[in-house]
Amino acid sequence: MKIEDALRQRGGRMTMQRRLILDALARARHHTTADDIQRQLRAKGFEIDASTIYRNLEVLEGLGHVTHTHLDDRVTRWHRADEERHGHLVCTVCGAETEVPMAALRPLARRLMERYGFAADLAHAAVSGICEQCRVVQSS
Amino acid sequence: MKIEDALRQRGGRMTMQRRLILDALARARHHTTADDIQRQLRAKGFEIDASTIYRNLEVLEGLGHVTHTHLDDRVTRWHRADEERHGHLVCTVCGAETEVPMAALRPLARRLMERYGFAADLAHAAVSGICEQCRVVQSS
DNA sequence: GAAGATATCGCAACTCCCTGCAATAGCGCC
DNA sequence: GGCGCTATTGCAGGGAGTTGCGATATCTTC
Repeated sequence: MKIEDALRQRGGRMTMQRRLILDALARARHHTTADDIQRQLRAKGFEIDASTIYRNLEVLEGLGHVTHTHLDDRVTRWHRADEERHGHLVCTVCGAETEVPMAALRPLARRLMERYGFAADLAHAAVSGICEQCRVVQSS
Repeated sequence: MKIEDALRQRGGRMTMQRRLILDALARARHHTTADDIQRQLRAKGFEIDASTIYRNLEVLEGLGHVTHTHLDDRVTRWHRADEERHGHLVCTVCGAETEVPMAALRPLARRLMERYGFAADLAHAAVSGICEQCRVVQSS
C-alpha cells in the first residue's frame, strides 16, 4: 500500500480508524462528505468520532491522497486525488450544479500566474452565479 | 432613505434592529462580518441576536444593498453593494489575501456565459491557490 | 517480546450559521 | 389615535467543522 508507506515515512501511524476511512474513500464513487463516511462506517458497525474523520481527511489531503472542494453550501466534499479534476458551476437560484472541464478554467489560471505569480486551484471552490434557465425566468 | 423605501415597497418593515444593522454597515470601512456587527452594536449598548443579524443581512442582500463573499475560512464577509467589486486570491499556505480587479476575471465570466449560459459571479468566492512566496519556499 | 516515545483517538466544548416557533412590534387603514 | 394583520424578533436547538486535553494504541528500539 502506497499511502501506508507515505504515512509512516512522515512518522505517521496506520490506525484502525485510518484504515476504515481509507476503505470508505476507496469505495466512494465520486465525492463524499465526512458525514457520508461516518454513516457508512456506522452501518458496518464501526462508530468513529466525527473529529477523527475530519482530522484524517486533513492528513490524507496532506499526503496528496484526497482533495476537497466547496460548493455553495457549507458542506465540504472530498474526492480521491486520482479522480479527474474539474470545476463546478453552482446556480444560486435553483442550486443546479454543472461540472466544467479544467480546460475551460485554465486560461484564467494562466493569467493569474502571469500577473500575480499565483498558482490558482480553480477546482477548489465552485463558481457561483445564475444558470441559463433561472436567468430566463427572472427576466420574464 | 432609499433602502427604507425599497423595504416597505416589498411589504417589509423598518425595525430598530434593522436600522442599527444598516447603520453599522454604513460605518464599516470595507467588509464586515456578522460578528463584527454584533460586537459593534453591543459596544453601543444594543444587544441584538445573531440570528437577527444573519436574517437581516440576507434581506438586505435581496434588496441589493449588500453582497457577501467567502474567503477560504468559514466566515462570511459582507460588503455594501456600492463598494467597487473585486475578486480575491487566497493563499492556502500562508493565508495571504490579494485583491484582483474584476477585469482580470471577466474573460472567464464571458467564456462561461458563452459556453454554458451561466452568469458567473467571480467575486463571490475567493480563488484559492499558492502565492508566489510560498511557492518559492516549497520548491526549495 | 517488553518498554518507551509520541501520534492519534474520543470526548467535550466551541464557532459560525441556519431554522422553527411563540411573542412582539411595525404598518396600513379606519 | 386605535385596531388588526403579519413581518420580524429572540430564544432554543441543530448541523458542519474545529480545537484542547487526557487516555490509548502504534511504532521503534533494545
